[in-house]
Amino acid sequence: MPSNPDRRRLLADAGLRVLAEHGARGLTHRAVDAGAGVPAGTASNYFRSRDALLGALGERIMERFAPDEKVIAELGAREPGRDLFVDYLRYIVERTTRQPELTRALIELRLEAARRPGLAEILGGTLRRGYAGDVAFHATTGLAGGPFEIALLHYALDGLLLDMLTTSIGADADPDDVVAAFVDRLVV
Amino acid sequence: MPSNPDRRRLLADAGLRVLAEHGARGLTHRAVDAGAGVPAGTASNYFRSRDALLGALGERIMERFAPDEKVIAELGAREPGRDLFVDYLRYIVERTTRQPELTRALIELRLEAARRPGLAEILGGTLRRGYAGDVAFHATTGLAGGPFEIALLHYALDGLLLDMLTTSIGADADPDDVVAAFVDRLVV
DNA sequence: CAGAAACCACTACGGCTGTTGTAGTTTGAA
DNA sequence: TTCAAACTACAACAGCCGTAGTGGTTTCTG
Repeated sequence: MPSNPDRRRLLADAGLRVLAEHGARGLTHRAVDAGAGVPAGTASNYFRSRDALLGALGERIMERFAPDEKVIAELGAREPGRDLFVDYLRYIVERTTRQPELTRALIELRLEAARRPGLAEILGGTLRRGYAGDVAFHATTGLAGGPFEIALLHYALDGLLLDMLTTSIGADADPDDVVAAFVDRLVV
Repeated sequence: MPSNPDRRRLLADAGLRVLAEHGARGLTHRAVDAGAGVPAGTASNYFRSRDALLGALGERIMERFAPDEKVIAELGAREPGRDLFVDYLRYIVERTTRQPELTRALIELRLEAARRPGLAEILGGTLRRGYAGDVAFHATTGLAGGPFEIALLHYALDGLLLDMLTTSIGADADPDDVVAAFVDRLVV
């Protein structure tokens, strides 16, 4: 089991792409090889089992979702308040919908984790950390609301993303409007 | 391709169970046979291809999600207002979380539909109809809000369900409280 | 520079999958 | 009752899957 980090990352990213594009069913070692443009057998060398492959994707996807430090610094420098919070959430939605395949892969992984304790541990840890981080960030804005309100927002945003990225219920509301409504009504 | 409706339903229900329990990857003709307790090859006789099988699941799942006529009549007889609406939503959440495997299967199908136009048509139709129905029901309650607010609720509830049924973000809020908060803040 | 360790490309295998075909059996109409 | 149509059980095929193993090559270390 080689540990070359560059190749590992390359393979994991290809795996996420495959997972989003062809679903859990299409995620095979050989498909990852093809997607990464490496010789057949390479993914199998790095991730000796399917569990290992999924675990690696679960770890990698959170690195990929990590927000741009520069943007966070920029937002952190602004005046706390409602507008900042809306922009923060819009940044989340924008970042996730700009890479729809990544978000779709995350949903696939969350479903898969419901059946794989090992994956659940990896994914659950980072998801919880993300939620805790949002609670902390929100606290700095001085806005009303606490952990409960952030949870509401999380649920609401995830539902919106699910609708945007999969078969929609067909309400043609502007995502930006939806986000603004969530913030204004759920938190502020 | 036989058309025996009873057997068809039996097989589709088994398929939904398999889909929820083992994911898209585990959904095979033979697994459906085993789950339904019928001889190997039966599912293959009824659904000649994997596409046909998924399409049948997409149609069947909406029948399964159809609300109990009696409950709807009961709710319809009550005084319109906020409490009625909360109870209506709680009924939705209760009905979907009481059969978690069915809801999980729906999420799997929605993901799958993102890649299969045929399935998307089947699933999209019924999802849109469900949304339209909710808009119509809401109109009868005389509460504030319109289609936009119902869309917000739909997104929010789907997100809550996703969290409850897959790897959670770990905010330990009571689902009943969350539902009540969604209604009170998003609509009323 | 020499040797060992890590990495890489490739192969092999048993098992499962989608799909099709084909006999036997039941059902229902004439 | 008769006979065709529908249904059922079963088998077979090629192809892909996870996994493990094996030499050759590169890279690091002393």
